[in-house]
Amino acid sequence: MSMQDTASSGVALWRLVADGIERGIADGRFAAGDKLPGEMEIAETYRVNRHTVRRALAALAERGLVRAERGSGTYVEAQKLAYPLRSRTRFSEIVGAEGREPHGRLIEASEDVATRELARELGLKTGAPLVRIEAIRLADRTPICVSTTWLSAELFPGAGTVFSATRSMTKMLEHYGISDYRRGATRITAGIVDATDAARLDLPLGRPILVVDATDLDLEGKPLVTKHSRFAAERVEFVVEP
Amino acid sequence: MSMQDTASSGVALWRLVADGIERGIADGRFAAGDKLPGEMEIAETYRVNRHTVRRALAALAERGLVRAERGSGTYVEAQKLAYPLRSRTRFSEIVGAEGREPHGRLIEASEDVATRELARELGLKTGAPLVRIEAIRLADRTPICVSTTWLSAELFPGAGTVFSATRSMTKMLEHYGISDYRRGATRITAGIVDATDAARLDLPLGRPILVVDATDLDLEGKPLVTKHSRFAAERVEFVVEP
DNA sequence: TCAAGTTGTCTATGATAATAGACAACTTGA
DNA sequence: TCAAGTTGTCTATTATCATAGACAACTTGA
Repeated sequence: MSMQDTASSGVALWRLVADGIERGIADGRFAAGDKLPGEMEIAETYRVNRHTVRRALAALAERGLVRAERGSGTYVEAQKLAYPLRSRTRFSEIVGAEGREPHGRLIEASEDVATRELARELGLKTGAPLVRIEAIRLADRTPICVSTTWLSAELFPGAGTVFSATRSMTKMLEHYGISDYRRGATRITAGIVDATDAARLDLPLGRPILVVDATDLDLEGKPLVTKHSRFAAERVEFVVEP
Repeated sequence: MSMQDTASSGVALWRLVADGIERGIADGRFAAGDKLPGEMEIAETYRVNRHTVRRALAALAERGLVRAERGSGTYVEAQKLAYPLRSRTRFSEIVGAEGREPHGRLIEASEDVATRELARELGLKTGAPLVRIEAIRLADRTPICVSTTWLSAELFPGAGTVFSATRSMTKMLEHYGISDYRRGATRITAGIVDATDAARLDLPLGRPILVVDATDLDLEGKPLVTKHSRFAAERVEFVVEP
């Protein structure tokens, strides 16, 4: 196969191969730790020169999805983060439980006013002052999700600054005297990543994302924060437990 | 901008430009008949050489999405097919009503056995022999949808051959003495086109599709065929009428 | 009629993509 | 130990991608 044979699609052959392998990793045909087929074998299945396969594997290795071992083979590095959806879910605990290092980082914090929908979720009046926090969460160095969090600016003054310092939603709430909270209504849908989130999640454009809208409640059931999160679908797996 | 500047994404610059323009057409920023910006202007907005823009426009023109007029400009050709969802819908009639030429083509016909779900839809027993027809439908030369159709192999022996000859689901059913039928349960969802359908629909990978599951019934309400159709979302617009 | 703006076509150059072959360096299992 | 199989690294060739400049052919509106 040559570049002409792709009907001049404008997509490089090595990219097609890389996407194919990545899809295989994403949908589980190649699991974490698995050995990929040899470069020659991949070249044959895609009807491509071995060097083209090497280009594809190099691109995947650069992103940390695979790791090549000379003389042995190329192995899958990536593994999906199992994300249980319990009443009490803490990102740091979930990530830590898998032996990975959780990180949080503030992207942006700003003042906002409640739309009717946000007000209803938070039990506030439409137009009430809110703090909007745009944050990203990572496991080791892999971005897992970006989320937009809204909370009352009157109940949590300067929340953006506090979150920026603590890098944790849980610790930020502790700062305001909230020792514990639990998950309220949660809606899960899917979609395609937009350009902004793609850059933040280090995802190619067009990849599927899991969209989660959730509101966290205090122990009395009063809404604390409402979140709109976008997870890289290929890096996380929601687990619903009874 | 040069190829290196795209961070070696493996996607040609002209393809990015073409996809951008096509998206503009798909989401209505450029309507049918509209004049696109001049090649120089497009080149500036994408920060690309004019020749690269010409390559993109040539690719779009080849697919019939735009038409270049020397000395005047480049105009949008494509228009979305309005697809009314009535009880009695015939692809050929819908396309013909818009002054376009309907076509049907058999991709593949094979024997299959009914899964529990298919059997329920068709009112058959699980494991009953089925004919599976993979077909594509076009308006003029533009692919609109691909659909997988299942029907009883006992009630419609050799259905694949008949469909291949008539190129029409309606005429195929007429061959078995069924003069009329109507649409039964219809479920519409959305998704991302897979590689196989993308090639068949002449769609770039990652584009959204409308997924329609429907069962056609005879006049007594007995199931005849059940279909799983994938429409190119950017070329068709379902219209629900009261 | 004419100037401005449009698309069409040509030549040219450098960088990248894809192929091909050969061999080195290394791992694994017999 | 050794053979087979793996990844790593060279050189080399051809086609495509992207840029650049110039000019022709054509349309439009003043």
